[in-house]
Amino acid sequence: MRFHAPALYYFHAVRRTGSIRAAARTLNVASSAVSRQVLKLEEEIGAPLFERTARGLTLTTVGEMLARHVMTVLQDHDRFRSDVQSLSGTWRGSVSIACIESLAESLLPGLIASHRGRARRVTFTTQVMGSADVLDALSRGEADIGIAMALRHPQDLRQVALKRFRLGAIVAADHPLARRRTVTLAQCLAFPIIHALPELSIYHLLQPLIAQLAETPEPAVQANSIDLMRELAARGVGVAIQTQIGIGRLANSGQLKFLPLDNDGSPVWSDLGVYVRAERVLPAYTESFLQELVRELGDRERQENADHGKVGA
Amino acid sequence: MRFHAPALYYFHAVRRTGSIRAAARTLNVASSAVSRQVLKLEEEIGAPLFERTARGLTLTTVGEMLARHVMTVLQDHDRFRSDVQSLSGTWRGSVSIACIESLAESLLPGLIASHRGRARRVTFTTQVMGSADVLDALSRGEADIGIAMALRHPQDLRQVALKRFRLGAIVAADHPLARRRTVTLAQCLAFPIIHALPELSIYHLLQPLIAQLAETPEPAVQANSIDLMRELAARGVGVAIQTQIGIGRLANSGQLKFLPLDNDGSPVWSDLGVYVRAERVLPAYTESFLQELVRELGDRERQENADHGKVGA
DNA sequence: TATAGCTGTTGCCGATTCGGCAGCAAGGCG
DNA sequence: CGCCTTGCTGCCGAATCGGCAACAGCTATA
Repeated sequence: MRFHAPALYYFHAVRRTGSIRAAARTLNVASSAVSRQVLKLEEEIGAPLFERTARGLTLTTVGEMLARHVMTVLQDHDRFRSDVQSLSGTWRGSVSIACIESLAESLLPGLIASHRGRARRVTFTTQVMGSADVLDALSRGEADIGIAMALRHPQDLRQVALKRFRLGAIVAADHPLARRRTVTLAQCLAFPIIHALPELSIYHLLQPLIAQLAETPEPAVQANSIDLMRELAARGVGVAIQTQIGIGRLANSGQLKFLPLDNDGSPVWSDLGVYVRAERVLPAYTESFLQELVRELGDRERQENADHGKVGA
Repeated sequence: MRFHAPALYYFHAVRRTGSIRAAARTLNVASSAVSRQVLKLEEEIGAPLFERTARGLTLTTVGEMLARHVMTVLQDHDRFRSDVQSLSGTWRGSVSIACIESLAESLLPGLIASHRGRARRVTFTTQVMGSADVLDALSRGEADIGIAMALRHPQDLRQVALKRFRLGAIVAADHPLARRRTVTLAQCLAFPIIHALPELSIYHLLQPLIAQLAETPEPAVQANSIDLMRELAARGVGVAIQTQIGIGRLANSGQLKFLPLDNDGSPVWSDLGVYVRAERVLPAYTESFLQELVRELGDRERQENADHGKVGA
């Protein structure tokens, strides 16, 4: 089923691994074979594809163009293969997801489990990383579906969906703030704050708001893990600020309380985007999961905003 | 620069020509080589790609899937090649256009001439055909840009632009109707009518309107050529109904007059769509021409509608 | 500074593949 | 029936691919 020129697969592997010998290892061929195919490609195209350093190989401008082409070819090849297989009734393939931490705890596990219940032959790979890395992973073809904060919008990606969730304070059930229905940022700052490090997108959403306040108090804890921040809040260390979708089970168990943030009467939104590489048609099984993901995200958005509506009224 | 597997090019040629021997002739190789590559592809995929008849080969369902994949690969390969060449400053390539007859006389010649004045290395291929054939040619990958009546909207095509032009009566300058500023369909039918055959999209736009009228008079001439209909009108044979954009130079020379159609006080629109194959990124030179085309069409649309506005007021 | 380890590249050679030639059987057409 | 076309298949030379081993260049570490 791999009817494309070997040079394509070899080039692709070299680009991913950054080294000819490493690529040869993953391909189970001799490094000389890989070297020769790359050289032949460069001769055919008439320009060097890599810059050779002692450490390995880096793409040139032409190399990046070829990488984009090869990615298009191989991804569409996967789609073709899945189309052929769906003719015989069997879905088989793998979906690779890159997402930010907020979704890894509550939303994705349920979705994947329910999907695998119906399509047993589809395997999943999920990687948690920062928003910027999610978009990079998609561009490099290392993931099929990406979920990230919608801050910037890279040109080579297609935004499949955009959902807004309210930011809010997360406190332990016995915290003084827990009786309130909404909180302002100033009210939160009266207590110890569990602050996100700049690696997390929430930092960039909150920073401008904090900068507007008169005083900028020292945060009690700074962390780069949503998980850790949530657990700290549950143990009464302080107030963490997150989106409700990132809380998950602990919120339902009653240990935690989510209080929508109210900034001078207006909510603070965090935009969550679902991305796919543009110039690509997804395989049927990937498209199917993607639509479930978008629908589920939309349900959560509606549900949470309805909750807050009730609370605010 | 052709670094893809030979089997892809061979399969593509077989699909286009419908025969292995014909494909071999266009490829300048032995027919046995082509036959073997096709057989190898079928073995690799595990399903027949063609149905063998005594007349030649026809695609199976799997074959059509592979054809789509190969088309994506080869078209993106062209784009890659043009991207690399644009690095060294030279634009070289060919743009293939499929359009309906209305545009072949007035709009396209000027556009192509002015574009070639700036980019001498870009060659053009234009084919005139019916609206349905335009869309088919795009789907089959036989054209890069298609211009057709926007009647239906096929799924594998992307509508780049949609412009509306008024239908109107075309009469000789000394025709009794020529003094009017607008005409109704009933007024036209008082004179001999030069009617379009069903092969032309105008037929399908006019037929429902004519059916509403009390009497359906016998047309004086029926034709499937915009050109012929226009020349007949210029010679005073009767009234032809077309879009103004299809008239071209003869209108400016004063021999012909265009009278916007007025159907019970409302204009009759004809929607002109510009199409490209979806799941495709165009080469830079194609994209450049496409944008000029869309801009020019927009200019015409604005200009003509402004004219009619003045006339109608 | 010397050594060990890594990098990509290059002869050499066997295995594989590709492609051309000629001939085969099968089906349409006059 | 003959004639034409179609796709397919042995046969064989040419081209390509890939593995082994050795080489030169660079980096990090002792």
